[in-house]
Amino acid sequence: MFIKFPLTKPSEIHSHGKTKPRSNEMLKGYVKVNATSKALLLFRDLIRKSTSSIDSFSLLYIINACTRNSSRHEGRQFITLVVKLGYMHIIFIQTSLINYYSAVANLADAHQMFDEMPVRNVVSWTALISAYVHNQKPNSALKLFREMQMKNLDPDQVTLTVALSACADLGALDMGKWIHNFICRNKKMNKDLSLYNSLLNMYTKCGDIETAKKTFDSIKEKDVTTWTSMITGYAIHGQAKEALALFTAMTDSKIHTKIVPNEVTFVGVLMACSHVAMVDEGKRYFNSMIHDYKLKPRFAHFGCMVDLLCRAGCLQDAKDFILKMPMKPNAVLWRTLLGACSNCGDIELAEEARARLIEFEENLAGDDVIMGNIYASRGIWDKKETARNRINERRVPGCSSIEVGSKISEFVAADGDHPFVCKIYEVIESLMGNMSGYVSSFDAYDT
DNA sequence: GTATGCATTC
Repeated sequence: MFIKFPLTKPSEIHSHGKTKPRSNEMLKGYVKVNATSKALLLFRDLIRKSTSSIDSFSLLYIINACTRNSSRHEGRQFITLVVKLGYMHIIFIQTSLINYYSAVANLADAHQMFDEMPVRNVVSWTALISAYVHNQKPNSALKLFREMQMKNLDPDQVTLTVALSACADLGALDMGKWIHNFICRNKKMNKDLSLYNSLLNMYTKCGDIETAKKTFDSIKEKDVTTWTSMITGYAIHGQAKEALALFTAMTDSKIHTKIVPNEVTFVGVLMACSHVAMVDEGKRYFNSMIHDYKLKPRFAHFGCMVDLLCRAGCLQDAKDFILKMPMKPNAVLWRTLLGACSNCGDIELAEEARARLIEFEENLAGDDVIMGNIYASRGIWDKKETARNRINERRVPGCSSIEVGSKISEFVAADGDHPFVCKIYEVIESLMGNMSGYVSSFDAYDT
C-alpha cells in the first residue's frame, strides 16, 4: 500500500490557515523595505516546505520584488510557478506581470500579457501605457491612451499622470493641453499632487514656461518634486537666475514651508549654472550638496559639472575633474569634453577624449563627426578623411527636428526617434502631398 | 490583505 508522507509536520498542516497570512505579511514587509534577499530566502523556505504554504498573494509580493530589482532570472521562475499553481487568471497577478515585464525591458511580453487578459480595467491599461513610457516609447503609449478612450474606458488620475509624462517626452504640447482641459472638466476625478507635478513637467518640457509657472503657482502644497520640476524647467530654458532664486526660496524657511532638496533638485541647480557658465556658483552648489545636504553625487551631477567647466572654457579642469571622479566615468562625460574641444579647437585633448570613448564600444557617428570637423578646421586633411570614412562606414541616417504646432498629434515622430523630433519628410509629405521621391535627399549623415 | 503614477548629465 502506498503511503504518502506529508511534506510538512502535522502541527504545521493544522496551522496553515494562520501561517500563510503571517508569512505573507513578512514577505510584503520585506518587499516594502526592499529587503530582497530576505524576501527570496523566506519564499524559498516556504516553497521547500510545501507548495501549499504559498498562495497567489505570496507570488504577487515576490514578483513585485523582482520588478523593483529587474530580476529576470528569479522572475522567470516565479512566473513558471504562477502557471503551475494556476494563478494566471487573477487580474492582480496579470497586472503585476505587465509591470514586471516592463521593468525588465520586455515590452513584447508585457503587451502579450495584456492581450491575453480576458478582463481589463483602468489599472491594467495604465500599467501597459506606463510600460511604454518607461521603455522610451511615448508614441505607442499615447496611441494606447487614445485606444483606451475609444473603448469608453475612463482614465483615472494615474493614467493621466503617465499620459502627461509621454507628452513631456514627445514635446506634444497640444495633447498635454487637451489632458489639462480634460482634468479641469472632470469634476469627479481625484486630483493629487503627482498629477499636478506631471502637468507642470509637461509644460516645462514642451517649452511653455509661462503656463508652467502659472501651474507651479497654483499648486498650494508643493513637494520636492514640484520645486525640482520648476527649477529644472527654468534651467533648461536658460533662465538661470529664476532657477536659482527658486532654489533659495525653496530652502528658505522664512518664505515657504521648508522643503529639503534631493539629488534631482541639484541636477536642476547645476544645469542652471552650467547653461550660463556660472563656474564658481556651480562649484559651490556641488560642494554644498555633498557637505550640507549629505547627498552623494551621481553621473548626472558629474555630467553637469563637466559641462559647466567646458562651457566656461576650462577644458583641462574638466578633464581633471573626470579623472578624479570616485567612480568610473561614463561615455557621456567624455563626449561632453569632446564636444567642448571641438568648439575650442583643442586637438590633443579631443584625441584623448576620442580614445577614451572607443573603450566604451559605443559606435556613435557624432564622435567622428566632431573629430572630422576639428581636423578640417586646422587643415589636417588626411586625418579628416580617416574620420570621415569611419562615419561613412556606418551610414547612420540623420534626422532634423521641426515644430509642427497644432498638428503635432497627426505628425508625431516614430518611437525610437529622439524626443522632440519629427522626421522632416513625414511632415513635408503630409503638408505637400506625397513627395516620397524627394525624401531620401533629406537623409543626411550628420553634419 | 492583492495591481497603475510625477522631477535626473550630452
